Amino acid sequence: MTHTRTRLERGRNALGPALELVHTGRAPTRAVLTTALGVTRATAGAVASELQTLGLITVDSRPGGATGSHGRPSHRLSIDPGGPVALAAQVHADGYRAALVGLGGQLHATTPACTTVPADPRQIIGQIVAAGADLLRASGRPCVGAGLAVPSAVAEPEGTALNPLHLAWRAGAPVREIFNDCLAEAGLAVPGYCGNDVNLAALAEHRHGAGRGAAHLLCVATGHRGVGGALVLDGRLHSGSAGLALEVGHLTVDPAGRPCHCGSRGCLDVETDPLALLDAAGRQPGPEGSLLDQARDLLATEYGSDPAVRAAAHAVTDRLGLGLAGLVNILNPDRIILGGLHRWLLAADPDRLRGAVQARSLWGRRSGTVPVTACTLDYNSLVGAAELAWQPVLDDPLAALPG
Amino acid sequence: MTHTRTRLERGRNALGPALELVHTGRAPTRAVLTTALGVTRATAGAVASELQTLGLITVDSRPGGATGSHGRPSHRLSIDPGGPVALAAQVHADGYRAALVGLGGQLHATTPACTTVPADPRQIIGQIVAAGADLLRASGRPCVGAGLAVPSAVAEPEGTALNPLHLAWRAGAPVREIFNDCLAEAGLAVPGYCGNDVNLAALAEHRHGAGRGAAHLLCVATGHRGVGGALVLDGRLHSGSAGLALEVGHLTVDPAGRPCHCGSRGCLDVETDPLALLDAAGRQPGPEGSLLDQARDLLATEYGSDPAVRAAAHAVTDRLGLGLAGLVNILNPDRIILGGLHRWLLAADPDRLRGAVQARSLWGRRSGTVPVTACTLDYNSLVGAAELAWQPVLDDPLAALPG
DNA sequence: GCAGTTTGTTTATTCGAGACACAAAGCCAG
DNA sequence: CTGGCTTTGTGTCTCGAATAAACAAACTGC
Repeated sequence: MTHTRTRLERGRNALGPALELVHTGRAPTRAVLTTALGVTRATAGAVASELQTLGLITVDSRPGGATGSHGRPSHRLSIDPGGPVALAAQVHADGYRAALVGLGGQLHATTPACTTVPADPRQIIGQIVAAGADLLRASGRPCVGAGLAVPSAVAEPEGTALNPLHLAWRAGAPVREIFNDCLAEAGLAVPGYCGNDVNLAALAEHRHGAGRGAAHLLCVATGHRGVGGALVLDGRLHSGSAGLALEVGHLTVDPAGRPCHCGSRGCLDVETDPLALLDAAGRQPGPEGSLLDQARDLLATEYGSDPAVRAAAHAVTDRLGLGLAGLVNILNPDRIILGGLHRWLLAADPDRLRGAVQARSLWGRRSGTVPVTACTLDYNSLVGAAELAWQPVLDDPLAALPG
Repeated sequence: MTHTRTRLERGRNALGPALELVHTGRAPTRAVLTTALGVTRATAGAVASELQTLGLITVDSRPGGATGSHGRPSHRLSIDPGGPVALAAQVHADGYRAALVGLGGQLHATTPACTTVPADPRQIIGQIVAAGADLLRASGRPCVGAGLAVPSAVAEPEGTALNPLHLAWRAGAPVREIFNDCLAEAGLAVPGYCGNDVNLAALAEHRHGAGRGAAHLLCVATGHRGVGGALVLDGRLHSGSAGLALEVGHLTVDPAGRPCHCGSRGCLDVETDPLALLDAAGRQPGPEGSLLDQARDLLATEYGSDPAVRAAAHAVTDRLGLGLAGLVNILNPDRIILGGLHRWLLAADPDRLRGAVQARSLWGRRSGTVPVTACTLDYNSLVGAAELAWQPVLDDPLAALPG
């Protein structure tokens, strides 16, 4: 009895890492997959064909065209454009949105942004899931799971939203449980995961955006109010022992600053969010648009012309730099990505912000400076929510998919 | 030709994890090794006998005596008391010491503490290594490697000491290179590793002391001056992208506090170290003993009797609590261990410090409090330095040992 | 057209671990 | 003290993921 093994039974253990490489765009061909995985060509070939039969990737049979180098041209590995998707959802202070996200972080379909926000979490999450279920039905694709991004710390392992301040939800709302209930009610038999929006944005940026390749990625962003942080260590979200890490909003950045609800004063939260910029520039928040949009517009239109706006931006930038330097001293990241208002402050005066970070971090001068850049991904929280749903597939494709 | 495999060729991949379990005292018998590794009894047995032939552990042939439970009694796995050792060394502000440390963090021999500190790093490290080589010769044991703990941040991958302030070394001294040179000159053909003393203390406490079982262990300690921090994540030291993480000394804990050399004021460094306590109590540092010893003695003898000392301790304790709360908000550890003066402040008034941490950390009340305890290991930096040397053996015993 | 280079596939082999049967060594009930 | 019951330890067969090595394919450049 000979042991002729079919191709499908080989390379099982390398399947997850291989899919992750394709997913993050680091394995365009079988040849680089071979070196990236550190396996033989035989194994890489088996893995690729297995992923193909699972319907996750495609292999160009046409040779790759002008390779520019010697040797047999390699066939291109791409994400199967007709493959399964993850259902991604996001709630924020003034609206929500659902989308379908394929491997590689590609948005396949999104609902229009909705701007009504019911106060009851079960109601709003039910609406999002219903909208997502419509998208799924319309697409006709299989769904691997669902992820939800919320503007709150999410405690693990309970899956509860601890500070959904701007949603008028009660603190401690069991969002993951609610999300899964709603998925079940909508007839979607897929697991649902929840996470903090900034955490998920950082994860998405690490895999598909400005954070690619960073081993210790720090992400700091404002929403409409307050400041959130996230850390991605070696490709995995670091959210502490209970999901509550990177609560960076209460670092002191101005000892004589505004009082903060935490009991201290001059916290990053109240000194560098959109309201802080408007306030420093002597503007009252208007009724039109979110605070973030108002602050962004102020920077875009009057930073060059109004000295008061310029001075306010500089003051807020300096405080942000001080806060980032404090985080650098504690976390020693190799890259920092900014989102929300902070990315516009960086754009307004990159040298000032980078200089402030470098000057106030202990090893800023001695040991090279940390790159500080803006996030680059549209809908990064949505894409990050999808990453949560994709994660089991990335960890073990055979176990996670029915095939 | 039959394929009868000898025992030694099986269980190779589980060898490292198994040794780590025995090393950290979590695998007293083959039976628990089986469940802890998640392998079959056959594999666990093969692994144990392999570790035995490597000379790392011993297996009691006598049955285990009164087991208290049903079934065949299991044989005891212990660390071979005659096995190899690691050479551990520590330099601090007023002295140095060398020791031999076996698996399990057991000190087999130490040199007496030396209190002369040459200003030249090459000279002092040479003296330590020479002393260690004497210990090794006297013991007649094989040596797996050498580790050195220094009171400075150690930049990776260069292995340079960035702020050896209290040693009068120049900043950026290439300590790992010097250490390895000295090892070679002493005829010790083993690799040398260097690390920050608080980092190494945290590692040792995690594996053999008060940090056992913690998944996210935060360690904060004073030496004679300043404050150091360390984080052990899932059993591995987290020292950031360049070894410079957990530089916690410049968190602001008193906006109106003492000026600090970093340019700010009221930093943890200058507000909670031994000098800060002496100062707050209105005492001048005396000529006898280190600052740490003086501050400790002050607490031990006059905390109960002198209201000024008590008030000073409370003030410093409150600031420490504020600093720890800041770290809790960023790192969300599941345990905090204190060393140096901080452990004596904790001992003086545990409730006050724990209450301060809880009150000022964002999720302190809502999501359970973080346990704050004192370190429990003597010579934890030395033991931690040895852990560095043992690490390759723990990762892959067969590759790291000549056998 | 041929040498050289890189990519992909086929076949046989290696080797770590699991399944299973069995043996050993204790407790306990009668 | 003898025979169940339970748990621990060992030997044998088998499985399966990956490697090695040989071969085939497809391109560049002379």
